[in-house]
Amino acid sequence: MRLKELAEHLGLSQTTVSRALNGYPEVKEATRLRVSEAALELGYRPNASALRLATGRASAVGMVLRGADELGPHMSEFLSGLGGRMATQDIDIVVTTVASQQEELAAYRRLAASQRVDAMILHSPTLNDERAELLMDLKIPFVLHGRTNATRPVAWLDIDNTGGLERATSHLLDLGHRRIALLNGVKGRTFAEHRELGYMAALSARGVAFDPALMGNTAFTDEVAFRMAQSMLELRPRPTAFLAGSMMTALGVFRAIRQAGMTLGTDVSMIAHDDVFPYLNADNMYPTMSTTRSSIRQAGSRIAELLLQLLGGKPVSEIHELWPVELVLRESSGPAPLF
Amino acid sequence: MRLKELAEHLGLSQTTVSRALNGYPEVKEATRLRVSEAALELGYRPNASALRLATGRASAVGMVLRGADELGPHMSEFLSGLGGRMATQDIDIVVTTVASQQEELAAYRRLAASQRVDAMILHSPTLNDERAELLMDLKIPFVLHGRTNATRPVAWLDIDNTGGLERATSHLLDLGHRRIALLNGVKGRTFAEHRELGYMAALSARGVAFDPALMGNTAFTDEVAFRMAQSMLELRPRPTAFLAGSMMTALGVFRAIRQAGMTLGTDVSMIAHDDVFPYLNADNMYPTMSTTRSSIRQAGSRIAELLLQLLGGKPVSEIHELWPVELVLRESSGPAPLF
DNA sequence: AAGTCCATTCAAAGCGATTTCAATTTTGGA
DNA sequence: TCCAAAATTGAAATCGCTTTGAATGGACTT
Repeated sequence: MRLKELAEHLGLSQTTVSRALNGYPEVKEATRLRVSEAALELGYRPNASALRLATGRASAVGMVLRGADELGPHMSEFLSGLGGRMATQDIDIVVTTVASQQEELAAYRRLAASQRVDAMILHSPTLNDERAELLMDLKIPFVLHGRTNATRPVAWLDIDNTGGLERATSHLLDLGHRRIALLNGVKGRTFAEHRELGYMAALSARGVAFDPALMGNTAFTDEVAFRMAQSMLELRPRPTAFLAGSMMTALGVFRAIRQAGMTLGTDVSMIAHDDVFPYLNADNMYPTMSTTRSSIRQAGSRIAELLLQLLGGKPVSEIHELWPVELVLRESSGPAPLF
Repeated sequence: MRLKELAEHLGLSQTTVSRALNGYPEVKEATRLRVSEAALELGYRPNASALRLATGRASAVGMVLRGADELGPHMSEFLSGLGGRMATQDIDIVVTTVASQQEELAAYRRLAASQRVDAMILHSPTLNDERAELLMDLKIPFVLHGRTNATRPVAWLDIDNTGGLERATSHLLDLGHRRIALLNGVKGRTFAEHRELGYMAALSARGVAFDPALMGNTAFTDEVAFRMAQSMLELRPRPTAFLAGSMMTALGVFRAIRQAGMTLGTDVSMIAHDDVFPYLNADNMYPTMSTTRSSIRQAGSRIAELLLQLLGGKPVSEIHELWPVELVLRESSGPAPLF
């Protein structure tokens, strides 16, 4: 069903039908009613490509996902938050997957040059993110999930990683822990650097020396976390607490602790960062897991909102949101062992 | 940079430039070279909307993701497999997220009516999938990840869930287990029904009676798996082995076993289905996990291929692939306890 | 009854590509 | 050297929508 056919069917011009459907004021109410009823009945919907060409808007936002290991389970959570909001505006989400950094930059150029999307979402930035600079050069609007030190203003939403880790670390220090291991994300990523800052700040506030052997920078998989925790537990004196960068990491650490014959929550403590996955609940772990918590799905949903504001003309410099990180104490974090 | 500008810049007509770039044979080789060099240099790429309107192809495939719990971590794996292949053909992946079944059907209608995508990917089908029927009614091509009993032929790729579970169950029976619990997916989903078939077949082949108390049909989250396994372990006689529907499920069962003071691999055995997540490795669990294994990422990649074939005109009735499921034995499955 | 104003409606011009059909230039053979 | 055929290029139509600018018709004023 084309606009033309619908117009003919109604004995009206395409102009009037188009206006009626798009809510223009200069169309008689009776006509509008007649038109929208016919459209509904005949199942008419404007052809997306034609509409996009005519309006110059792509009605789509893009997201580039990097190779699997980076992708992880976070993305589907984020996506479902994002998608819910976008759907209401009939805006598509176009996802592109790439294997390398090289490919990723090329993907942005491609998307920009072909005007396939109106805006993009950038995630997992580094401190000086090349992709952000590129997008600014290409003049394609974007919202950053995270933060970066850019030369120009950037729209972003981030969680307070520094604050979260400072509180978590301080809490462990309060419990008497002095050797606290940090299983952090890959070096260079802003969130990892921010977490490190919070960790360091808490340590130095109590005058506890930083031991580089207690810090790891790896991807958030259970496997590498397992190995890293295992080797850290062989240190003497061994760490009495772990700060795990993600729930996957926490699972790995958990296994290492158990394999070492120790008990989580008494022999060793752990606080993990929880992005809130519906299928992996800190409250239902055994023992229940203390976490620094922030819903990545909510972030997705909110970023959709910010994106719409950005497209609506709100200045980039006014789009900044820093979300607090909750510290939720459960059974996995307890007092440091006495000896 | 528009085609028009590029043409003017070159002193050629749009026609010739378009042809040169699209590899038509009737353009002089020297001209083609000149054109493609200029295009590269000036960074010209056809406007996606215009191209789509002109060709009538959307150059996009759609995927509808249902609310979070169904979504899970599987999707990002699948997507990255899919995306890798699609990118090479400059085909976009448009993802839509919906909260309910109702919304989902509406989403398909919307996508179809607005001709936003050339084809769709359908996943997690039920035995008689309403969505598949709808897509056929709408005459929009699709590849099904899984199987369904449709009235008309459907293009699909599925794994041999029945065979996989039959082998896993038989193996546990060989080890002397007689009370084998099955933590299966939601009732009605084809894969869950197929797994049940395999389980039943193996039991009845050995003359072992089926006990409905040992079967659960739930979503694959660690939480519900934990609860279910916990209550099953309170039965007398208790199950001596578990078949877990996913790695998330396995984690929950694992916790329940440990909480009950038992040891996995000796007191209780488990074989889990592994969709192969890079961040959750059966080989690195402790004890290592026996699995029925099939890479969901590879499935995504292959489905992209099938989709391209479908769009290329290959008949639906020739697009069927049933992948075998590997049984990988590790430490979590051992002989049944003697008493 | 004539002239103004609104309220409606419509014809036609884009949007930026592809593609049909026609025009022009080359090439090759007589 | 000339002409038909082949090779190459171009003008214009088309895809399905939005939007500008013009046209129509009735209500209202005077």
